[in-house]
Amino acid sequence: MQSTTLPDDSALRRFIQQIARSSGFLESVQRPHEHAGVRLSVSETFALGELVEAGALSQQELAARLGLEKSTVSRLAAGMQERGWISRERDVDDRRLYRLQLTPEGRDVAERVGAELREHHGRLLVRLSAEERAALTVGLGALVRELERFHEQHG
Amino acid sequence: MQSTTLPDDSALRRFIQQIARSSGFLESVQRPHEHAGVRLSVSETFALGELVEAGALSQQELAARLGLEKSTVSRLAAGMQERGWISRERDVDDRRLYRLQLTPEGRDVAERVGAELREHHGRLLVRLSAEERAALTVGLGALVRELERFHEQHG
DNA sequence: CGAAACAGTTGCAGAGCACAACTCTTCCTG
DNA sequence: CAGGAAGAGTTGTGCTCTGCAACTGTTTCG
Repeated sequence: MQSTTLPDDSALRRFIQQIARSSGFLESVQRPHEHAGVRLSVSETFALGELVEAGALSQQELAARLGLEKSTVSRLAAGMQERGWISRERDVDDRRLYRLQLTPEGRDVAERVGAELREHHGRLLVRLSAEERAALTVGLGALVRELERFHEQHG
Repeated sequence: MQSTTLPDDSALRRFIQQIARSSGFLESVQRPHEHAGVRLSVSETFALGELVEAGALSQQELAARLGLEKSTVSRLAAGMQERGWISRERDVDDRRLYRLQLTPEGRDVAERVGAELREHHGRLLVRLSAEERAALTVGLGALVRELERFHEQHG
């Protein structure tokens, strides 16, 4: 029973629960959601973020980043191409894989959706005291660092 | 453009993305997940938590807490009763509504699932420094406080 | 040159959800 | 106090997102 030596996670648990509850996470995963005047699914939202960050990705790489199966990503990418958000060109050096890239329109959508999320989060953060915000930055930063390390090792 | 006056949310955004990605959130929302030897959906996990916290709830109240439609919760509750996790008795004073309550077995499942989550979170938290953990507690605590206030007002 | 490995596609089936129309109970109003 | 509105819950239906398995086409390696 090593659990007795582990730190208290009540704040983290409550936060995850609140996040999932608020902004209708359980609902919005299933139903496409409206963001910045654009209808998109949660996976599409994350995919836009990954492509902004990475520039160009294969479908396998995108699948790994999203934690989804390659067939799911295949359909996801097809849909995003259909809407004109990404270009899908075969890699010149290895024609098995695609190079997924945001089109100018996709970049625009990603930017607007990102702005709306920033706005949404900002409205929440602004209600915290300066000390609380500073603590949040430190604490969440550390948590993200460890999550990324964990993800690196196990995925 | 009030967004320029809003605080930076990059840590929060990255965290939400990591949380959703890691532990296969996008996947696990659709596919039932194994926790503590029990197969349950994300909604069932949250429902157990709500019932532990609240004691007894009507389906409408549970629906509000989970952010789900009443018909969805109707089926959700039916399934949990089927598995012997909750009792569903009509309220004596108002026979329109149910009183959903955990059975001893449901309480046991909730406890085991909760313990596994604590364990899981603890393994992550233990990698942070004491200062980072303290900061996380302060920051997340404040965020949960505001999320609950927000939820109170708008839902 | 043939087999194994890899990226992506498609057929399929299942889970989870919302919406709308329904029943039953309670409350309110004239 | 009767009738209709309001509220809780149920059921039928359809959609979206997803994984799995079997497939094609490309590359790599023995």
